[in-house]
Amino acid sequence: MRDFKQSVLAVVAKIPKGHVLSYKEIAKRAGNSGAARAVGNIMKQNRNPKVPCHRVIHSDGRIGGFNRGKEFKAVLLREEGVKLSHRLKVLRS
DNA sequence: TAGCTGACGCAAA
DNA sequence: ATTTGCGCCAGCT
Repeated sequence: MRDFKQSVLAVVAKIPKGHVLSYKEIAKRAGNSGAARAVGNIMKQNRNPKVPCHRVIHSDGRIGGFNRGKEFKAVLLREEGVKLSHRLKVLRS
């Protein structure tokens, strides 16, 4: 539970700039490969600046959602080097 | 304590 | 290629 959340936060915090991880990948790293949904929930709840939740996207490479508005997230990613050409599958490692 | 929600993912139509 | 439906898990109320 909380441990999982902690792991997720840690993993997300470890995401290097210019990289994006899918919720599923994060869940996998956190210890629960099938908790992608839960991860999303956690992110939504998360408010920690240390956790670049904007680097978390769908496994499809699309942007998921964001507390602050997906637009902001998209811009952020673009600024970091992740080119979201509208519907581009970036998903890097 | 139990139930609802959801920033997901994948399969099928 | 898209759209629709179902499944799954943890967190929150």
